[in-house]
Amino acid sequence: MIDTGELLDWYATAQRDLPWRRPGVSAWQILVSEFMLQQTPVARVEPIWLDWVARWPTPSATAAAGAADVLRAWGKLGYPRRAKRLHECATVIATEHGDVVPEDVDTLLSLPGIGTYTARAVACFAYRQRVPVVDTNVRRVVARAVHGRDDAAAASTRDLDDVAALLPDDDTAPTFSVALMELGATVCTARSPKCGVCPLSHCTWRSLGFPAGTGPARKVQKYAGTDRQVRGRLLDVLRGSTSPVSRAELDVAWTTDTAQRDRCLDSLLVDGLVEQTEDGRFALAGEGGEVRPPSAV
DNA sequence: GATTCGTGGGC
DNA sequence: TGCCCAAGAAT
Repeated sequence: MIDTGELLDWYATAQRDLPWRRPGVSAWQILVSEFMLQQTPVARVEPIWLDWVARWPTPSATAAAGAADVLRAWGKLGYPRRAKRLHECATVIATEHGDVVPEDVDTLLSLPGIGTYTARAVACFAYRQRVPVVDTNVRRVVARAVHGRDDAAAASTRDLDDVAALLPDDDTAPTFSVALMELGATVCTARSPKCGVCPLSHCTWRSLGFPAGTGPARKVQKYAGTDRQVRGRLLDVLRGSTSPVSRAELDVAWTTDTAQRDRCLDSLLVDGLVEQTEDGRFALAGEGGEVRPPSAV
């Protein structure tokens, strides 16, 4: 089981000083951090986030930027579709929500790139709402401390009910949630949990003698040789050039399987991450800036 | 529910 | 070294 007092006391002294947790950070900037943190470690997000919010502090500022500049600023954080969706999300908030990040979970869920986790994280961490927030850390901590299992089952809607039952009734609920995530990220980690320094004195998993799990929590995703790697190579070439790139320049980025290379380039076009110019060359989508009001002729 | 989508660090 | 994993979302 999880003792709220133990968890909150621990968090008060052990929390990391992450920039998006500091006072004065806006809801939009918290939302940006959540986009970047989707499947990406804190250490890699931190420098990108700092530059990003200094450059584009509001949804409208982000929306006014060119998509290509957004993709470049995203750099090698990975899953560049997140950058595109963040740009789209900024546009919707700027144009349809008065440049104010919605507070309502259901409204947040309707925005591009925002799913179950991110909608609740924004409602909870930016607007201090008492809603359950469930990420991979929370699922693992609950699996161990509450259910006595080494790893969480596949994500399901039941996780939300699980955590809802644990949430304190008062206004400490958001801190409880961030503390649960922090514990999973720094102590109750997937591979080498530091049970010796864990603040929870009633962990079911420990009381059962740390029963082993049944194997990898998730199916291992190969990377080398996959379409993701090829797409990454192609996009890396385009990020590095402010002018359109010829087909030949892209071809050298992946030579072992030309059919795969062609398929991946096509998928980048379909995803709207890459565009083809009239002369047949290629560039990041939205190159040259945009969202400039049409000039009167 | 199962897959796909980047990238890099730790062990 | 190779495998595992990292504040998920969309399809």
